[in-house]
Amino acid sequence: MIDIRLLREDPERVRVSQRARGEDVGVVDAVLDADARHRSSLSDYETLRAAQKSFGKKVAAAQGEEKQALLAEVKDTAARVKELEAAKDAAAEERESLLRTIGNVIIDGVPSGGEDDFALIETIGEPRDFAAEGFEPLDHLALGERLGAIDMARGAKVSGSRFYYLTGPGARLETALMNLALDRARDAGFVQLQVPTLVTPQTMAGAGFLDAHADEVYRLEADDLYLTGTSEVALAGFHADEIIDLTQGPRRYTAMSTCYRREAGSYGKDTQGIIRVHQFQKVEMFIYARPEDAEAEHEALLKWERGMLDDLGLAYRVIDVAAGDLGGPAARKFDCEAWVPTQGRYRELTSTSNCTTYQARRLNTRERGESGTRTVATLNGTLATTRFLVAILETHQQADGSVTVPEVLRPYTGFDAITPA
RNA sequence: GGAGGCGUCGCCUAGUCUGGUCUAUGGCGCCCGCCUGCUAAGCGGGUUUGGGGCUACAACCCCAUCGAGGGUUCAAAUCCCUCCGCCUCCGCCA
Repeated sequence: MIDIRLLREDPERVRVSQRARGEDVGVVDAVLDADARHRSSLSDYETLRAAQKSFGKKVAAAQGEEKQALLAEVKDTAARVKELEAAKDAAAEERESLLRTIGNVIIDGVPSGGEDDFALIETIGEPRDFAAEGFEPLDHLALGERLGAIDMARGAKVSGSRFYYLTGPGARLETALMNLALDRARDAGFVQLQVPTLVTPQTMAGAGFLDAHADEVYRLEADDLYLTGTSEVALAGFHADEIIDLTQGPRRYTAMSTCYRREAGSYGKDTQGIIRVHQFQKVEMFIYARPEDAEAEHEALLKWERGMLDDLGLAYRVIDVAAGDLGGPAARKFDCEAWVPTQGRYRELTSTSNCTTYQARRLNTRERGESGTRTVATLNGTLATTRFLVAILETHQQADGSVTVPEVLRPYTGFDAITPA
């Protein structure tokens, strides 16, 4: 949720942001209008309520006949107060629901437009030239099956489409990747958490996953809980309704969790292999920072993500995601997309978002400053996910059908290469 | 699953039975000041959070806030209902 004060003081900035996102601009004036009505009704209510309260003291002090007279006099104020309160609450609710539809105000420099309007920041590494090496690369699924690393058929048997087993070296490789990521996060000062992956509707909504992503989410009807699609949800909820101390610097947390996504509306897309699946593992970084430090922290998150991709020997590019593709909470988002040889294109492996104060405002996470409290900024980023295996397997495959394990992973896998069984 | 107990402004705590100067008590901690060669002790003051008014974003005034939400009442921390959380015991299952 954006700050109503920003909207009052500088509505044009919000309009510019809405326009860049391709969202409704008129809602800005609708909020301003609702806000004015809310404040007016609030004032009416408070005035009468104050009168009622002071009258109540007179009643308390009075006795006998005098008391009865006073009671008769205020009889109807109670009803009137209730009416004004209801009107005030209705106005507040209208203002809130309108305000909630507004996405975070984008940061200067974020490109306008939709999915294809991203700005390319940098391309790193050269896609491997298999033609020059004289062999046709196999896709990650073919490789995975030949190497006894991925078993889609049994995944489908047990759980349906878009489920899979990682087997033997495949499972080992994923664990190695996660452990590498967790070690790096620790070295960078992140505190590791093991987090709930089932959360309440309040937490889910607070983190911003019940708006645009609502049908992407698994819901457990019987318990009114949601399965999280990322540990970002639990990490964002960790300090909900708290006032935290950021005077010693940002708070950095990391968590590995299983992530669940319905992938509704993606029929026919990426049906092969483990690119797009209902369940996967992810190591996520999450930062609580002072608003003025947020952009620097965002750069740092991107740097850590790039460090992983660099050391895994992947060719990738970094993009500045366009406004219309940010989702509600993010004010800016950088994606790292790795080259997938058999697809001949870059696919998203990591994503880091600067949510400024948008997410924290909903979750009510504040810090104590010199003049009272204020909402903190939150940021998140991917350090590793199961999808990395796609790029790793394809990029590091050899003519003989084996896959060379990147050096940084070897201490974790315990083997240097995966060879056909 | 069953029975019971508890939730008060950082922490502890009074108040709840018997609704009304509760404008929520006291202690600890913390902050400011006095005193002091320095520290401690002592003394005085301050110390929930959110919102609104007025404004210099001060001071001040007002509203809400006693786990959350409803209700009763002229009036609710206090009475009633629902929900949430924690604790104890019993049962069941790891």
